[in-house]
Amino acid sequence: MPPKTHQRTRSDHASEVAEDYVEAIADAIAQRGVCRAVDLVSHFAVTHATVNNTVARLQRDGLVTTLPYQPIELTATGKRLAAQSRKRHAIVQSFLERLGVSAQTAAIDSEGMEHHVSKETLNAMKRVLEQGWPSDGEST
Amino acid sequence: MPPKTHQRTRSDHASEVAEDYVEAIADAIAQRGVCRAVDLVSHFAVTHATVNNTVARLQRDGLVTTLPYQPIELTATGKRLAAQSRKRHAIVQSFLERLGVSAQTAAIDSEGMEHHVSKETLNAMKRVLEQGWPSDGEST
DNA sequence: CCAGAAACTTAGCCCGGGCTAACTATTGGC
DNA sequence: GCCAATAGTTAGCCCGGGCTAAGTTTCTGG
Ligand SMILES: [Mn+2]
Ligand SMILES: [Mn+2]
Ligand SMILES: [Mn+2]
Ligand SMILES: [Mn+2]
Repeated sequence: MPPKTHQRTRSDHASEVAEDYVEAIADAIAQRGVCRAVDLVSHFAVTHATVNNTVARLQRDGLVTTLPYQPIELTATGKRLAAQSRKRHAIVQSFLERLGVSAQTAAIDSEGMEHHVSKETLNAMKRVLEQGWPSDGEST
Repeated sequence: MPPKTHQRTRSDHASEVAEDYVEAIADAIAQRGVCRAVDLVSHFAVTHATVNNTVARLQRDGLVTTLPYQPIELTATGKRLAAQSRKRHAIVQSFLERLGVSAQTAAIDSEGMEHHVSKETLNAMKRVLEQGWPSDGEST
């Protein structure tokens, strides 16, 4: 029972940074029209050098395109991943708020949790948001 | 709003392996009386070399004690962390099941999610397990 | 009792994702 | 139009957490 479990967690982590980056890049483009490295530096609270390395990996993996001193753009694949990640993130975050957790905490916790939420769990959360809590003997 | 958020996720990850290891070590001791490296190898689906490295880090950090070819033992600190981690894990896993997620999926997803669940969120989950869903009345 | 199996160790490698420091390019305010 | 501030790049470092391969120790059952 345990082995597969931990393998899944490790593989979730392998795609985590990519998911958060494309999401942030898409948001920056939506809000400011363009995404510059400096936007990611402040969003993730890492250094310029780190952003550079990471963006290079994303480019290697076909998620973004960028040229020296130019804004960062998303490939079609990158856009798809961004849209998907944003949706999942929003559901997890809203779900936590629905649970009664403060918006602040929901924002923080969902940032990590989102990457470990399977389709099945995501659907369960979506169901709650759309149809309320699972029936479980109401009272009061 | 974003910066702190991602810093928290990164710090969660920094303690994740330690938490999972002490939990697994405590379980092995509870079940087999003793924890050998080979137990961790199969539990985490990693190689013996990896377990060795990791256990050395845990020892460096004061969570376990071990001598060559001897079983792995938990320090007082390690035992405390194990107990705490096991409790948190159980709550997250049970919560997912309560949500209607299959036991299989709950086991997998909770393994990653647990490390990102704050006190506040954990309390919200515990409340559901003990007192049912937040009253929100409306439905159907 | 002892040989082979199982468990463990060690060395050396890899990649991701952080960092600092030093440099270069772009840009915009004067 | 220039120059300082801002943005971006590059080199070189670190650690965590994986791996393989090769050797060593311990245990066990025949
Ligand atoms: Mn996200
Ligand atoms: Mn995230
Ligand atoms: Mn875990
Ligand atoms: Mn995680």
